[in-house]
Amino acid sequence: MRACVCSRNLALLFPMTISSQLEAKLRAASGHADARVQPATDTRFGDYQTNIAMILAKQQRANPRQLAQEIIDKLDTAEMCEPPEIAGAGFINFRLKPMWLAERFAVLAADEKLGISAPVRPKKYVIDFSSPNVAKPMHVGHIRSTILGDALARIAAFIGHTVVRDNHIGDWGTQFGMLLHGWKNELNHAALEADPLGEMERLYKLVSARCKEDPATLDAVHHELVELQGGNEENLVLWREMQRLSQAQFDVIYSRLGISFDVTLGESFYNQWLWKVVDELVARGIARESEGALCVFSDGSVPEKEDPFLISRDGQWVDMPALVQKADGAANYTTTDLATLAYRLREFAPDEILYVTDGRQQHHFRQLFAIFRRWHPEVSARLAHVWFGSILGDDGKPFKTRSGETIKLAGLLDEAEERAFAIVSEKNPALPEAERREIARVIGLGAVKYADLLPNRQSDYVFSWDKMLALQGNTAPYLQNAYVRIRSIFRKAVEAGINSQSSTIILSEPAELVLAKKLFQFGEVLPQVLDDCRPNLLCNYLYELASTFHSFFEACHVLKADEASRASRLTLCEVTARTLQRGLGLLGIEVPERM
RNA sequence: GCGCCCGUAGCUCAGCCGGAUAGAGCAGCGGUUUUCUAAACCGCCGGUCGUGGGUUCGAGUCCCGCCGGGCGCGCCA
Repeated sequence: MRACVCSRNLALLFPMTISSQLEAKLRAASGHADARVQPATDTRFGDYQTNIAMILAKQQRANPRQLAQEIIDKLDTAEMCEPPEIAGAGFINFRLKPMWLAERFAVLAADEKLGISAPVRPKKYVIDFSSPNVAKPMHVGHIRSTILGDALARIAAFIGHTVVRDNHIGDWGTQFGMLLHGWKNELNHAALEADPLGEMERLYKLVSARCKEDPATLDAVHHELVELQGGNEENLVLWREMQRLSQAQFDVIYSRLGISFDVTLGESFYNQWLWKVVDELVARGIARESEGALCVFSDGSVPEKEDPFLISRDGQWVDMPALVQKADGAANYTTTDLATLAYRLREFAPDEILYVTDGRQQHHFRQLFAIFRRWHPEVSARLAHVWFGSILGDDGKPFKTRSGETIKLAGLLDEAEERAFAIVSEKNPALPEAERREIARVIGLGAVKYADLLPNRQSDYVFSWDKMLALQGNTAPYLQNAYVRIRSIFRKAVEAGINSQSSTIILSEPAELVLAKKLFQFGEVLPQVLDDCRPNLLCNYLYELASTFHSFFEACHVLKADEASRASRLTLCEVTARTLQRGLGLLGIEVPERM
């Protein structure tokens, strides 16, 4: 506990990342509030750079290099940097002093948060992610929302925000007419026992196909739905059974993925407020009748091009309303989402709500947010649709099995572990099978998650087993291996009776210096990841860190170095291991001790 | 038709408030191990950033046109 207090005190003395320290000094010297310092694009230029002189020069119509010189003259960076240099059109380059870095590294090493200082104003986030549907197996379509949402939740919490993880289950809707009809007439009890979601999916497909050719089935299906919505006890019992069975299967998957939720509520939970939402929207003139339905139309408050309630047809802007009540009197998902939004604001009072869903729902969320702003103009919470692209097969089309079926998540995870097991067994056949299984689990799941988080989330990406499990390149196993190599050093150190780490850090070798600098950047990257909801930035950082470590590992032998150097390098290794473990942990990825 | 997204090396992709000689992995070629896990490291090869204009001291990035692809567009969620 004493160490903890100590690190807090040190953190108070040195509360900021290197870039923000430089920014503070630059603000003082330039008088410019948004002075930004970035890691150098090329290490030949130095460690950090700023283009503030060029920005100011443009505003003031001044000579940028001259302005840069004036800023440098006022800069007080002698303690941390070599004298700053002006380069190119007016860049100011900073090169950190190794001695200063070495002293400061002790602070980083003592910091449990690895350089992350608490936010000035902690926020409360509600993150809506995963959202599977009752009676349908989770498939690849759920993977990005689940993994991305989980990573964002972990990152926000680590930075020091409060997070509510909210799983909005699809448990209500027209599909239950089909499911009830199928359950009552076609249920295979043995199959249900063996694979509940598989059997329910079979029923759904069977009835769905039959509906298309048989009007009598369609009528029967509709009747079941009306009965359910009207509170028919038999249908409600069956519906609850479907929920129960589905949730049990979801829980298996979430447990495997190491993902938990604070709130799991179905769409049906919000049914109690739907009428109220519709009434209020009508009473306030936000929604009105059109073609038998209740709709929200444009209020003309934004330019036509940006208006989510308008669409251009043949050069004319025409209405593109959002329905909040269908002509048959039923509410739809916009209504449910509005009720859900209101509930979350009442219940959690968040500063931000993030909806992690695929990009095809962009228009829906633009309408949803616009309606909500009109309905509750007093609410200031930020609403964000964190959308993502599709997973494609190697043919460039949506990822499916060869026969055109959607790929189920459970099977996908099985295959990841199997493939990883084959590789582990080949590389390390001497390990006991149980340990190889456990390593394969960590590597296989890590590979799937990492492959999903690595691309820019808005890009579609091509799913490839070979790429994600590859042992070289920007993959989870590559990062895990860097961690494993460090653990191996420490095992060997213990065997040799060496346990001395040191707070006196020596950065004399280039590889030591580069590694230390990279470790300082963790605290700079993480806030940016959350601001833009882009975990791929963290992936890239961790890849660079692992790569930097591997180079260090080749260049600087740890255990054979002299005592002072060895102690220093052990500390570098320890902080690297902790940063890799923490960074991967924030992505929901575990690390093995050996592999 | 309109809107959103995309087009960067042979392949898969980074590059997001414009900034220095456009980066990485894979593939290909050549090296490194009696020493901490070679699942590693080091080096080489490889790009008119779809295309034509414009703005700017400076454009892969911003604006406009065109070509090509994906997705969406009133009672599914």
